Amino acid sequence: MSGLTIATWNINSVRLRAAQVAAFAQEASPDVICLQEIKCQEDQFPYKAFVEMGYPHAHVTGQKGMHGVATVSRLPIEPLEMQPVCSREEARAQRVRIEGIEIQNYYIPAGGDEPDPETNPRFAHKLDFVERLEAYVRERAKEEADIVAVGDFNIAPHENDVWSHKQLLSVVSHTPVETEGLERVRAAGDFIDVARALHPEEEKIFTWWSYRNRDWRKSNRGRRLDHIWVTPSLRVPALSSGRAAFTVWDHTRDWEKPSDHAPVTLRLKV
Amino acid sequence: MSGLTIATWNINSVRLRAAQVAAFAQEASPDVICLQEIKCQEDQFPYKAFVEMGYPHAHVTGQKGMHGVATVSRLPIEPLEMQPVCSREEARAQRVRIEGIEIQNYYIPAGGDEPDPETNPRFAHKLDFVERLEAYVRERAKEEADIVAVGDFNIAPHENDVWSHKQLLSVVSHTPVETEGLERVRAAGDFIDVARALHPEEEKIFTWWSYRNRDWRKSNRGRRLDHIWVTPSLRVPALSSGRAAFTVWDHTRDWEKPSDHAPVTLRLKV
DNA sequence: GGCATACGCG
DNA sequence: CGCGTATGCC
Repeated sequence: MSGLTIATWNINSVRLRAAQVAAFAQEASPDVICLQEIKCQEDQFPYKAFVEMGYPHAHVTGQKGMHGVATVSRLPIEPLEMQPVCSREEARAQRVRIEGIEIQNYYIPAGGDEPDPETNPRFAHKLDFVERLEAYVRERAKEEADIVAVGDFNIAPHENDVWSHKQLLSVVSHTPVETEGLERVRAAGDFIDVARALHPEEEKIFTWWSYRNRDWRKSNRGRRLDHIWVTPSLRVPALSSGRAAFTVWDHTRDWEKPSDHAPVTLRLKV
Repeated sequence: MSGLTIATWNINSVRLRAAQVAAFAQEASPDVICLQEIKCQEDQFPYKAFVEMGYPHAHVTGQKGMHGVATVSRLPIEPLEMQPVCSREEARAQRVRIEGIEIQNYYIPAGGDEPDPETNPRFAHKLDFVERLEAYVRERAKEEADIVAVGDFNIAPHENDVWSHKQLLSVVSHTPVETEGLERVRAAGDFIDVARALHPEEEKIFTWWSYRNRDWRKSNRGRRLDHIWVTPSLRVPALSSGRAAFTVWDHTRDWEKPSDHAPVTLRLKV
């Protein structure tokens, strides 16, 4: 086969937006879709809708009402055990193997409002999650597996991953303690941040725009919270076809009742 | 002019269904629409939508979240004082004058589950409302005004106003204490029940179907809860054109996210 | 701003 | 079943 396209999308309720996933799948034609914030239990997942749109294989890690991740695929999925990266019992991480490639799907905690782990337990939880993830990634790096790690990381690591670096330095998602923590995770696995490997640091790239900005495109106060990382072993398949390999499908943000996140895709040449 | 068409519709949230009212108005072309269960305060009423669909005149009696009645009109409205028919401070009744005809718009309490005023305060409130309405109607009858009284009365008075007379005799909306009370109201004003003046007692007529029956038309477990009454002075304008004067627009129940009530119209020849 | 939850009500 | 209400979370 000529390629494998992997999408990641924080869908903010998969039951409400299965039809939007179908519309996106129709145009982007991903082989694998990693979803975050499915906001349902396994038995509430709209499997039928995914079968109908061409994704008969699914691995769903859900819980009641909040969080939840799922990976759906055209090709058979081998579900893999996930280490307890999350200290709370929350459905935030899963991994599968498809066509010999390991795909890790993460929904890192948002972290609440105040960027102070002493006063804000959610921020403490976020930092803890990132630290555990670093340890996990470091341990796994010994295997030298082909890994694509994707998801809503809820951290915008670089200056041009937010609409205003200065104004967001003390805003959760872009504080130094978060961006440095995420960089340690990346370095622990020697991961390539595909978006930044293909686009210069000076170029603004966003994948999320708050619901609270009513003209999201005009004000463009976005952040790059959704990421696709690959292990060095996948450098050539991921990067050799150039910028066309990586796409943020931001027009979905104009749809009726959209998710606040846009889907992101990587075309792997394999 | 050749006629005045008056509609009544329990809309079950006017903010959610302003577009459905527009679609109904387009086909039924009523001059006046009396709404019940608007479920909003006056300042939340979608006046603009009604102006755009040709009803620039409105009299809104609302409250937060529940109940609420409104009358909208193509022709100028003269709001009239409403006596305190409701012992609680609930937005359940209003009256207006349009083209010299008084229009009374009622939302009689539903009455809860148990048809026992001793144990169920909502049923007691319903009976109290009906009793007060009887007194009001009797008092007003002396004036011999031209009155059209409409609304969701939450009572199905006759055997063929419910899908099963026997099975509903002890179900709130069709118990003898309710149907007899409503009959006393009607008699107090010498009102003509237009639906039954035009259709024989043997014919089933329904205006409401529970949301809980998923195939409402097939099971057809309806009730006639919505009524149009006229004073004897309006007998000829109301009845002389025959059955075409009165319509239950039950196809609205097939629309997406419908109200559980269908709109009902009376064409007055004036 | 929008999506879950649970509740009261019809 | 499907409206409102409220609260939590992102």
